[in-house]
Amino acid sequence: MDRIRKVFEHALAAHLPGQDIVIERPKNGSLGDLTFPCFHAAKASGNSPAQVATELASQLNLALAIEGVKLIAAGPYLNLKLQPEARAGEVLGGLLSGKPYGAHEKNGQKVIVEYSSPNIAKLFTIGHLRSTMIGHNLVQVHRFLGYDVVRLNHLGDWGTQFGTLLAAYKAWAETSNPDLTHDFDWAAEIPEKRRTPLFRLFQLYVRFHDEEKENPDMREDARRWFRELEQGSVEARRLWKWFRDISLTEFQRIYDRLGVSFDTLEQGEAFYEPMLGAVLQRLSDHGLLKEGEGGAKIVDLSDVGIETPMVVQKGDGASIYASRDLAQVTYRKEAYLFDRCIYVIGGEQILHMKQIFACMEKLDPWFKGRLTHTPFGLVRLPEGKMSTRKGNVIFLEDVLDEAAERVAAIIQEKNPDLANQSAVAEMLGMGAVIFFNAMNDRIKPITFEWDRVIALDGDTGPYVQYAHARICSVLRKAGGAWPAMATPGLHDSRETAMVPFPPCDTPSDLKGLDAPEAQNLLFELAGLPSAVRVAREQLMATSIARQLLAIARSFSGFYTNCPILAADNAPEVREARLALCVATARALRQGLFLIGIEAPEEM
RNA sequence: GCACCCAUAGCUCAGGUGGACAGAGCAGCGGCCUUCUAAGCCGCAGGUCGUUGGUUCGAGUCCAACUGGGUGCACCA
Repeated sequence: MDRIRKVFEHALAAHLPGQDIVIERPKNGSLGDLTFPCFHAAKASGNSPAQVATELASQLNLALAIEGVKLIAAGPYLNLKLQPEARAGEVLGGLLSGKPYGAHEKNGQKVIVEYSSPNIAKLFTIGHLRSTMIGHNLVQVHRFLGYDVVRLNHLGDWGTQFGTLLAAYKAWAETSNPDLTHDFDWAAEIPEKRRTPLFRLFQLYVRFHDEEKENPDMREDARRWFRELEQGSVEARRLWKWFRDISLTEFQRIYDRLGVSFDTLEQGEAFYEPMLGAVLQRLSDHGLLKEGEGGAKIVDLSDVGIETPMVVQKGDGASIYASRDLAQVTYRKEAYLFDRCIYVIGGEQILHMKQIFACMEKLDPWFKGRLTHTPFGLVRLPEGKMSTRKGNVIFLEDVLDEAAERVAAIIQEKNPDLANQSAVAEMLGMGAVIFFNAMNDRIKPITFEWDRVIALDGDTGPYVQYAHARICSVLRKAGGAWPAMATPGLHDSRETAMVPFPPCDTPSDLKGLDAPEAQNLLFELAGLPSAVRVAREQLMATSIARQLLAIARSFSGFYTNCPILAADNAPEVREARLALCVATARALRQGLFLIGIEAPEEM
């Protein structure tokens, strides 16, 4: 369809010199495949939009000269409409060729995506799902569209919070539970699967904050430990590394379930610690470093409209996250020479990111336009904000477990003979959770409710996965080479974002796809590439998720109204419909893959 | 107090650069398993797009004010 779009665009440009040609996709496939709204052209010519549309239709129909394509003036719109068989040929050709549908050639641009970035010694909550999956979606979409992508996880493995952990460990665990392998008194009611060293570390952290309220002096203890850490105390460093290892082991388990990975985990906050001196020196050299209240070092950004000064060093001389972020941006330019660096970080840090970006642009104009903060809305509970410290949180792993368990129960009920039940349950459970995240505008806050996040029918991941499984079932029954046509070969798809399918001939006779349900499905399939482009522009996968729903929904219509394997089907009808099934399965699998979801062949 | 974000059907949400009658799902009601998986399909019902102005040939979409909710505002990240 991109080919036709280009021809259409050139023809319009030739007739409307000097005008911006904006070709859109009609909301409804029955109107046409592409449309040119004539409002602007009408303004330029002084005629009414409807008149312009009519004139263009008569003039361009000859010029286009593509078989099966008609231009129809519909009021102020000039609609390009393919005849059913031409539409089928066009869409199937694109999906069956074996080239990734809608993918772009390498464009030589390098994009860094920073995402997930959990804090060490805390458990993943449902909130972490947002950054992790939005980032992963951006990684996949950018790769698909030809960018080189660097995947970074800015681990929160430094800072005062580490002082807190060290102080708490020293106070309550070092003598009684030095290796964090057995329960504390106050943890007796914790479920078995939770009794990990990381959870015990987390409990120490929570306890510290509880007791700190009674004893404000403890705060000083934590600060002192962080200073020790920064000054290279062997003891503090040893514990730091151990806490970090404990955390990464558990994070990895979650990343594996979500299908997310990174190019390195070595560039967390601590990584930049040795560079902090140079950063402060540079700020000072540029005359940006000022003395703030209580001996703190600050950068004043009021001249660029940011009234809150940025603290880059604390009054006690210890570092702070702002300086680590400045070091991080500086380092990334040197190490990667990126075209764009995207930060998937919650909306509550908008001010902080603005400060960092503004400061870096002052230091080096090279950064102008290259730094992007991609904020997202908080996950809240119906009763209010989640707080790790207060303990009213939803742990991500509980959500993932619950999702898989609910699916398993449904499999027991609906398809008890299914093979690989636990694997399929996992695939669908993750599909539900991940799709829910992708489906909604990232900027809007989410109120967490179990039944919505892990819903399994309606507009959900499993609905899309179900459409895919049904297609595979039909292809299996068709036999021959059909099932293989919808099955990707061996591939390390995580590194490419492309799902490789074998090339497949488009049947020569496509009359079997004349039915409106088949045509509607073709129209939705044609919409996938632009949905991927929109996803990149908007920096979220919402458009892809919605398009997959539209494809799955129209497939269901096709499936119920157009028998594929019926005995009385003419061979060419059967052939054409099977080809459409293959094309749909490929589009669904590729699209789901961009969102980070796997497509089951049976469920 | 100041700044930023959000407000669309009973509920949860879609509505790329303003444009064809505002679309889904859930919940509700009514149909459909002797044909390829009913995690599905079809139908009904449900909306003065928070309010009031403004820009425009045209506003859910842009601007202003207001209302309600969220977030942030120097030594946490």
